[in-house]
Parts: sequence; structure tokens; C-alpha cells
Amino acid sequence: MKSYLRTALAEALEKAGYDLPAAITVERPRQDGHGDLTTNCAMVLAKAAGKKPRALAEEIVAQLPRDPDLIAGIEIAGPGFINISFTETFHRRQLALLLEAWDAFGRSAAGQGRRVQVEFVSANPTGPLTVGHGRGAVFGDTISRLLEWTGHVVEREYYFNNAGRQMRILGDSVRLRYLELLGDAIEFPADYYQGEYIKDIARGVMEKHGDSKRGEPAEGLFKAVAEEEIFADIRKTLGSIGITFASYFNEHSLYTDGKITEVVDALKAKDLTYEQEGALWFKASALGNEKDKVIIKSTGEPTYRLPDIAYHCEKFKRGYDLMIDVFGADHVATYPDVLAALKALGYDSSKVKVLIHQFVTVMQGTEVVKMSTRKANFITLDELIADAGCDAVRYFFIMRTVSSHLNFDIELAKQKSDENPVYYVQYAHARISSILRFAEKEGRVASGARANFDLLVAPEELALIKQLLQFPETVESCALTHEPHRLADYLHDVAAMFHVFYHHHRVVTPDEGLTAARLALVQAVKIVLRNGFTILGISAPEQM
RNA sequence: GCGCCUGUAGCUCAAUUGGAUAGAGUGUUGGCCUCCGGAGCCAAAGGUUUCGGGUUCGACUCCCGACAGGCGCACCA
Repeated sequence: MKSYLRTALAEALEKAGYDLPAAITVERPRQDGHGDLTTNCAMVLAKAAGKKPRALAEEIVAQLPRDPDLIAGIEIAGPGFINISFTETFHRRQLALLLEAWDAFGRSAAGQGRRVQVEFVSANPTGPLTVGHGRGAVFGDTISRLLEWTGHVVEREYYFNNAGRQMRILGDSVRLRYLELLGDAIEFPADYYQGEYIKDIARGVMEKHGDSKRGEPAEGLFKAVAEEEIFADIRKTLGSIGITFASYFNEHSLYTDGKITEVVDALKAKDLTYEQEGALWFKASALGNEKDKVIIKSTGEPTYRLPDIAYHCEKFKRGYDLMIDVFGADHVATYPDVLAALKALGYDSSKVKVLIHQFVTVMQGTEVVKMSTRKANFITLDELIADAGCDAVRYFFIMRTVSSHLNFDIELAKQKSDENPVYYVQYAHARISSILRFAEKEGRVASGARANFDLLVAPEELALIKQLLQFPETVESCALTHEPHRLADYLHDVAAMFHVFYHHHRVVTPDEGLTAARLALVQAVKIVLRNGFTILGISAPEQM
């Protein structure tokens, strides 16, 4: 519709003797009573034309085509908006298309098969996922689902590092707990991993090997066992909220494959490095960033920045059209250097889209729950899912913009009551299912696209129909702007409008024709809700 | 001190990316089931969009400056 109107506008403007300016918008007005689509073109053009916006709008409107089956009215309003309304018949006709598309309603080819890689979670296997990881996990997965629905080919990837200092400490933490279990007197350093899970892993080693591993170095068995168990745990947690990855990329492979040295050589060749105090520095400041950064320590070990660059070079070689990195706010400082390096190495860094999500504050009612991996008081994502359930967890994480510092109220998410927002939308679905069951019991069957939609004349029905028809464009814009929270908003509105409709009108009545039309309408609502839930990764309950 | 993010109703957050009268949930108050699910609906109340400037037809949105909070600012990841 928008593109139809754009071309119609362009033609009208041409006839009136103006060029179509790039800055005009054609969009749905946010206010009822302002038509179905609105354009600001008269206001944008007014200054250059030396005319009053409203007078100019008159000229343009006079040139617009008016198909009576399609256009119900064109009005000039406010400072010079041109508002266009479509006929009710037009909207109703679209309902048949919705029912025809069914499970595919909302899918589009907007992405044209472009290959997108989405990298997210990427937590190193040093401990269970926290609530904080949960936000990135749900966000990354929902972005992926949105892109899949809009015609992109998506690959989810998890990047991890099982080498380095952190992992050494992890292995040694397990070793010490193991010795402790064997009755040895140990001193457990404060900066070691304090969690209970370390003791569990140590206990596992003891049960399997007895005391035979007393002399084992931390880096061998202990580290390997810890990594394996923790990773299995992470996958299980993610799996329980419907998240799986196509690939897990091990940072370590960048060393064995020689990718790291390739990058160092390439940077050296571009004269973007220098040595100082025994370390190799990257000239980030020469590329417009704040300061230079060490990429190889004086010990000869690279800092994390270097493999990050090498990893992204690797991604580029795989030929993706778009690479999305989902990071937590604690990683903000790292990506400008990586992007600068990629650009300097000749890659199109605009293909890398870095999405930062802000931190989650966990609330227990009005109490802030302090999070620390060191201490025992952190809440794992696993515990949260066990308490609140997959649907509530996913919905809570996705219903806010990623840039908001969101409060996650555990008490609220746990509640199975009307205070919990996820139940509101799911309730609408369950209610519809119940209506359809009732109708079937009464011997009425939804006749689908064959119903006479012209019988749906009530304002609540028309409002609902219009809302449903916006689903595809909502999905598309959520996907392209990487803003999944707007889908949650939209579905909430669908549910609300359905409830209003339900309150005003009976679906199953003695009137055969009307019943058929309303059953079809309600079925359409159910389809939109269910398709939306599928994208959000939450269930569509037949009853609650 | 510097960088990124945030500041909107009592509370948690939206606002079609610069549009018309800033909206939801929750909480408070008062209504609505002889009828398809009351986990619902309706109504009232609640706002100088932190503050001060600027840009333009038009600003919660963009720019500058304060103030407040979060996250970073390693030869940790």
C-alpha cells in the first residue's frame, strides 16, 4: 500500500510541477481519525515552493487518483498532512488473504535470501549462564527468528575461548576443591571461582577417579572436565528456552590455523603496529579511535582484541552479507578497535552490526539482587527458567528495548496471575481456542476464507481487522531495525483489541452468516498471535 | 577526568525512528458475568517528557551545556 501511494504521489507531484523530495514519509498515523496512511510531503515541499503547506496540499490532492473501490477519502489536516483512508471493503478483502496464508502470514522475502550470521551469548565456559546472559541470548535468538521470517538465511554462532588465564583459574579452582574433598588442607584464593558448581564438578572427579588425581596439574584433567560439564550445562540451559546454535567457534582454532599471525602480518604491512616496552601495539588512534591498544603482550600472548579481529576476518571470508554481534554493555569499549582494524584491512566494516544490550537489574519485588560471579548469591538463568518458565523469561527479556537498563522482577515473572504481562497475550489465544472448541461442539465450523466478511461492520471488528493486517509490516520493520520489543508491543495490542471485540460481540450466534464471519475473524486473530508467538519463541496455549 | 547507554504518570516501560491531543501495564478509586474462558472489559485519577538553551512548519526524539544513575576506560575476557 505504501509503495502504491508513493508512486501515486510521485505522479501527482509531477503533474502539479514538483519533484518528489527524498525526505517525505508515507506512514500509518498514530492517531485514530487521521486515516489509514498519511504523508507529510506538502509540508516538506512548502518552503522550497514558497507556498503555504495546506494550499500546496490542495494542489497535490487534486492530482491524486481515486479508485472508489480502494480509496474512501482523502483529507488535508493539521499543518498540512494529507490523510488517506481506504475503504472498509478493501480491508475486509485482505482478511481472506490472511487466512489463506495461515502459518506463513507475516513471512516475507524482504531479505532476498541474504546470508546473515548472528553471534551471541559467546560466554566462556567458566560457569553457568547468569540472568545477564539471558537477555543477550533471547535477544540474539529473537533477532535471528525475525530475520528468518523475513527472507534471510541465518546462522547462529557461539564464539568461545577455552584457553587463557580464566580457564587456568577454573581448572585450578576445581583441583583445589577436589583436594579439599580428599581431606587436604587447602587455601582457596579469593579471586578463584567460588560457586557451588565447582564443588560439584570436583565431586564428580572424586567419584570417578578416587584420589588417583592428587598429583594432576590444574590445566589437564581438571580444566577439561570443568569445561565439558559447564558447556553441557550451558547448552542445556539454552535448549530449555529454545535456543540452539548452528556452530560453536573455538577461539583457539585461530591460533592453530595461523589466522592470528596472518592478521598480525597484515597489520604490520599496513604500518598499523609498533613495538613498545616489549609489547606490540595497534595504532587505533591513527584510525580515529581514542588510544592505541596492546595486541600482543610482552609475554608473547595476544590480548583478546587480536583474536577478535582475526575472528571477524574469518567471518568475512565466509561471505556473509551481514554479521550481527550481540554484546552486553560491558563490551562496549572493545568493538570500535575491531571495526577500525577490519576497515584498515580492507573489509567493509559496515557489514558488521554491533548490537549492545544494557544490563539487567534483577529485582526481588522492590529489592535489588546484587550479582556477582565470585559470590554465591548470583542467580543463574537456569534457576530463573525453572522458577518463571520459558515463556515468561523470553517475553520479559524481549518486551523492552535493548538500550533500556531493564529491571527484571523475579517475583512478577514467577506469578501466574493477571499481573504478569505474558499471560495477557497468551490468554487471548487460549480464549479464542476455547471459542473455537465451543463452536465446533455446537456444530459450527469456521468456514475460513469463504465467509462473507462484509458482515463485519462493527467498529471493534474493523479496528481488529486493521490491526491484524499490520502484522507483516510489523515483523518486517522489527527485523530490519533489529527491534524485537516492538513485536511484543504489537501482539499486546492485538490481544487488547480482541478482548474489546469479545466483550462487545458474541461470536457464536443464531445468525449463520455472521457466526461464520466472526469465527473466521477470530481464527485470523489466533493465527496472528500464534505466528507472533512463534517468532518470540513462546508457546501458544490452547488452554491455560 | 574520558567514552557508551539511560533519565517520560507513584512504580515498570512504550511512543511507527522528526509528526497531529505523549500511550500501555501495574498500583489507587468506582462500575460490569442468567450468555462463547472475569487471567477479561469499561470509567476516573495520575505529565512543565530531569533542568537550561538551540536547530524548524513541528522536538520525548537531533545539537550544545548542566544534573542524576548504569557500564566501560588493563600487557583481564
